[in-house]
Amino acid sequence: MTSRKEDYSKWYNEIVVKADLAENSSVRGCMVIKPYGYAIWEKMQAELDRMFKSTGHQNAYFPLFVPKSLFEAEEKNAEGFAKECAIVTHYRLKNDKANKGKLIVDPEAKLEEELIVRPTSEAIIWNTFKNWIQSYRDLPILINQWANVVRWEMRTRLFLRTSEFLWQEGHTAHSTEKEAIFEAKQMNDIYAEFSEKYMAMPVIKGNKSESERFAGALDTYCIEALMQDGKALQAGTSHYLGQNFAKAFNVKYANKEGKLDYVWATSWGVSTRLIGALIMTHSDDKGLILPPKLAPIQVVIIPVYKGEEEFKSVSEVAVKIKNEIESKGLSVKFDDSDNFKPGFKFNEYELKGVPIRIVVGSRDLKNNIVELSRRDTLVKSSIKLQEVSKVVDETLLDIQKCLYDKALVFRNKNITKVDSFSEFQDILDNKGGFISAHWDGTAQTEETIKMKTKASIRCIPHNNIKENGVCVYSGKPSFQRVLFAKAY
RNA sequence: CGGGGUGUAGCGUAGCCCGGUUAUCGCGCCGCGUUUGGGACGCGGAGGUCGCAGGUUCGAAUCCUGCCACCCCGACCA
Repeated sequence: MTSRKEDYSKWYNEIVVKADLAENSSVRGCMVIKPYGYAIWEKMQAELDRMFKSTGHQNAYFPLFVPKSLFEAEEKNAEGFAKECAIVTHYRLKNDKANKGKLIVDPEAKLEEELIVRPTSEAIIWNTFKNWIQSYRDLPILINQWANVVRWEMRTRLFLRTSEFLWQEGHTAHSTEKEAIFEAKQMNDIYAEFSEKYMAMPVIKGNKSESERFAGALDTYCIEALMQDGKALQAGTSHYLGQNFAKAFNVKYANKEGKLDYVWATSWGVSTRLIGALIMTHSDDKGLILPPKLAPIQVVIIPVYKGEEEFKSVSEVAVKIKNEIESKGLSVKFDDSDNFKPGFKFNEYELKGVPIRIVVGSRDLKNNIVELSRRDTLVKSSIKLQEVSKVVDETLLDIQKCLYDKALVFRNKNITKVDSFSEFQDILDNKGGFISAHWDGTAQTEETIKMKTKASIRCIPHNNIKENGVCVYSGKPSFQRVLFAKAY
């Protein structure tokens, strides 16, 4: 992967396009997620949804439009998103008399109150929660919604930063502070587990610094991943919102003693950005590499034959293998299309990141074997027919593990401890990755470092060792290291 | 919004500086045939408001003016 390091942006786009995942839409900064890309998202959704439900959450759906008055209720939240909102001001068009065949906005149809297209749903949801909560018996409320949101970013990029994106957002209400903090941490842990177990992407769990915190939150937990070019990517966040939204929307509950108190809140989300993370964590110059647990096609079978006769006998075996593997719950594609030669298909499925390819050919069938090759290492091996199913199982498990291990080694190699600012700049320019350094805890130092180096504090890791030191920039005392990096 | 770049067939492009037959080539697409163990080949065919609007000219993809879109780099961000 080092070969494309300088060219990472192009490399990324090339893979997205060639692997047929997504394309730019005609709407500014939005993307069309193509079927293969969406299939990956569906796999992610299925696993996340299962994890949410197993921790007691339920799915629901709230409106796309947020009346401006609701949106501005929580001041910090509103301020944080104000600069990137799409706003609906009218509800009707009419014919343009001066320009036949064209339409103009009907000035008569101006909305009394503007509607904000949700950049996030805290406001509209808390306005609804207000009506759902009276007593401690109504709590906790544990809601998740799968939705689209719009953030009018200046610069966009497929999957990583599109004007509109798909995500899930969890919103919960609790009767105690302790319970809310537990929930926020729990969900961050679930994101970490999902990243590592399913995406085979190691992440660092931590807290955001105050200035990187979600607008309106008291604390933001996050998972940070490292991409192959040495830049960090925030893969998911979970926020402890305290009573901020409850106060803004006047959501009170009666406790056992009959006393009224504001409820405690969390919100948490991951988005289609995870697809971008998946691409940038594992792919190589031949294309996508998908972890078996998220691959829409886990095994592809490609026939090799000469003439009708051979095609028949080869197909028969291929279908048998397909049925056998499929019966174990794996997704298998037998590509018997005759418009491409095998070589083309090999490249096609490598590009798409299919973990295992099985070649069923007349030559090998004489010896009762097939060729199995794995996408991650590109290693081919001959497998006896009766062992195919077993080997596929083992190989898929091994690929999942190898991908994680490889990414973990890379990630760990790219966390550098640094104790002086010149070293800080040197590592950033020449090595990249995470920099573990002491910081005096002030927003001012954080800001200055960001301005001088473009590196921001990615997180204050949860598993931090407490150690005394001095801030890498200001020289003031510090009791722990934090992680800096250039980020997407 | 600042700085740079690009718009020619579904995709990628040549031509533009120095205006002049029917706008180049590759991929893809359609038809027929031969092929099939790492991106097949032959023959035939279809496909174009040269980003848009003006202007200069006998004549504009080419020169001039304005506009629009997209990409890259900054400020913003999951």
